[in-house]
Amino acid sequence: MTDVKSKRLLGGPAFLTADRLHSAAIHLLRRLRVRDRESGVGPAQLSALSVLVLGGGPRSLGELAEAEQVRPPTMSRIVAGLVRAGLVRRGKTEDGRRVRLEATAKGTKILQQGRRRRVESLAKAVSSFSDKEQQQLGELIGLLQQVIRNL
Amino acid sequence: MTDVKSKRLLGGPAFLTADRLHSAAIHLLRRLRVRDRESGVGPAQLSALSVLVLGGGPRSLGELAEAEQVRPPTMSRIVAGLVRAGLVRRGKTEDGRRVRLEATAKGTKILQQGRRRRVESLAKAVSSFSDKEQQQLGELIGLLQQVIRNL
DNA sequence: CAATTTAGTTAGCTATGCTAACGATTCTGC
DNA sequence: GCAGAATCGTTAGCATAGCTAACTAAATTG
Repeated sequence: MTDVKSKRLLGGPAFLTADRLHSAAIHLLRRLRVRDRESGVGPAQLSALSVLVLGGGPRSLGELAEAEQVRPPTMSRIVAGLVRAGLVRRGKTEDGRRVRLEATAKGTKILQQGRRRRVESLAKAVSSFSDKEQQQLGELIGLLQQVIRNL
Repeated sequence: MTDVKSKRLLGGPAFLTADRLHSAAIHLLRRLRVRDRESGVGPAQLSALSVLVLGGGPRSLGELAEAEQVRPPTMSRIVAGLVRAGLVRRGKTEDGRRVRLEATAKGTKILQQGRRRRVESLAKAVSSFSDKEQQQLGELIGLLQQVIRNL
């Protein structure tokens, strides 16, 4: 029943839209990535830190690994780097196996500065749009977020 | 400490829009990235290969490095991996310093398969939308492409 | 209380980013 | 035409970031 539909996906409008979206996302981030180097913190560390700072409080290592779609050993090393740099603090939990990871004041500051730098370039590009276009863009980002939830 | 007046960008609507967009792009690609592992080719190699296959023909190493926003030594090694895997061929040019990099038939095939896999997941998510929403999404991508050109 | 399950770490491999330093080739000034 | 400068790419060496396999420590279960 869905055979026809799934075959038609390949060259159909949804596929073309997806391809354009995919390409746009790649090019967008490739441009912004450059500004991250100014922070002196690697991309994976910065991304993990952002979960701790913006994602609503402390997490365990496993939760962090899942949020970042990375295996536990990888996250273990990323966190080790963050702790060494004084950006994250380890704490104990009731469950002796788990660790409680929390951003330090320094970590929070560094992340927000980096995030500001990144988004600044993008905001400049966006602010050259008319108010109407900006509003439209805002509404359509909601749509994008919906797409992502469906992934 | 902060002169808010000089840059109204900071807390303004354009900044918030940019932040949401930034976040959405990150999450979108993080999900799609998973499917790239099936190709057995690393992300940087895959991305460089895509320039050769989709970007309109052969390039020099320096051009490829610039397209990928990477330093020449990095691209040199990425290309070495692609050549070793039989996905890219080196050729000579009139200028004896430059190399001519071209995707092989195998490289073209692998890239297109990978791209299809990537975009397929996204297309499925998109195709669950109504026609109207899909049209809106198309408009968003147009705006997005404009933003990227302004970066 | 022994066996299993779960959380995190360690070890070791590959890939990807950088800078510095080096050849090889081409271009330039005289 | 040839010496010096500029350009292109590579090599070497370092750090980060991804993986699997194998390990330790703690909690849960039977």
